[in-house]
Amino acid sequence: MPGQTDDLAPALRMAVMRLARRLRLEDTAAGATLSQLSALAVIEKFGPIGIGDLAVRERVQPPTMTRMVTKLEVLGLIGRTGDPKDGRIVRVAITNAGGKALADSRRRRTAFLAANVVTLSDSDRRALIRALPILERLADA
Amino acid sequence: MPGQTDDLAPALRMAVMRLARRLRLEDTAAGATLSQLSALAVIEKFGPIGIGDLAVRERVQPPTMTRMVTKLEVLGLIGRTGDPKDGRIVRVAITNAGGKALADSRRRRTAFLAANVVTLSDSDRRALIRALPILERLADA
DNA sequence: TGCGCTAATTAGCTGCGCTAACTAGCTGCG
DNA sequence: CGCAGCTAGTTAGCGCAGCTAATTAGCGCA
Repeated sequence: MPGQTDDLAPALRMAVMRLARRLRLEDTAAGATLSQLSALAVIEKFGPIGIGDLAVRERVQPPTMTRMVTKLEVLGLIGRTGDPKDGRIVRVAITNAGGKALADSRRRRTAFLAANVVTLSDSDRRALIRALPILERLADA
Repeated sequence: MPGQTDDLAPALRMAVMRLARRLRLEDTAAGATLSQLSALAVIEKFGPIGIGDLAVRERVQPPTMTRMVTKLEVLGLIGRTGDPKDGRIVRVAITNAGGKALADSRRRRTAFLAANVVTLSDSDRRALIRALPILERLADA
């Protein structure tokens, strides 16, 4: 069916945008926003990391990441440390409070999706599991 | 595999957020933004429609929609008309220029996704086609 | 008539993208 | 050695898109 395939890209775009917006709405209650927590997750995963590298991983420009990092630091979720070898580099690392906040928020923010995911049929769930890595690949393309 | 299922919600959330951000980036070049064009698409589909209904369909608060509509009107993509029966209601309808802009932008903005979609295997594409209505259902849940 | 409801708007806040321009620090070459 | 040029991060300032609270305009009914 060429029609379905041709329509896939625009339909996928619409669906993803709408779902992302919906997920954003379900956020409120956390002390940090989704974008901040997304960055925090990267910081947790990739240890002490420079602002530039972090910006690349989050596909964001450096000034945007500087601002996010500043907010996360004010919230006490991360710490800034200088690089002993290269004074230009600022490395950020997650704090204990940050790890806790991340775990909490993951649980909380996943609730909406999870609540709806459980209502799906096994077949639907399998379809999502199958599609997930493809979505990730598209996001990284 | 309970593990996969348990991880589905958070993983899906991350993937959708990242892909949405990516799509937003691919937008620049249009005269209107993705959100505006999303609203424009709804206006095209549901004919003359009130601001409130439009806001509900786009899952946005009325003031947000008022602002978007104002921008779309300034761009000449839609027209505001009053309801002859009820003076409170403002109906918006797409203009010829709006339809053209929508078609153009659909083509253009779909290009990024399409370019990557064509690199997928048939199997992957089928998986996305299968997952699409599920994503839409989750977005509307 | 006037009260209450509804639709839309205005005003003002926040978050998060961006670019341009600047500072600080490194590096390498003449 | 010393300066030129590059790199990392930040600052400044813009726009879009969410939101809530409060206001304006119009409807409808007792």
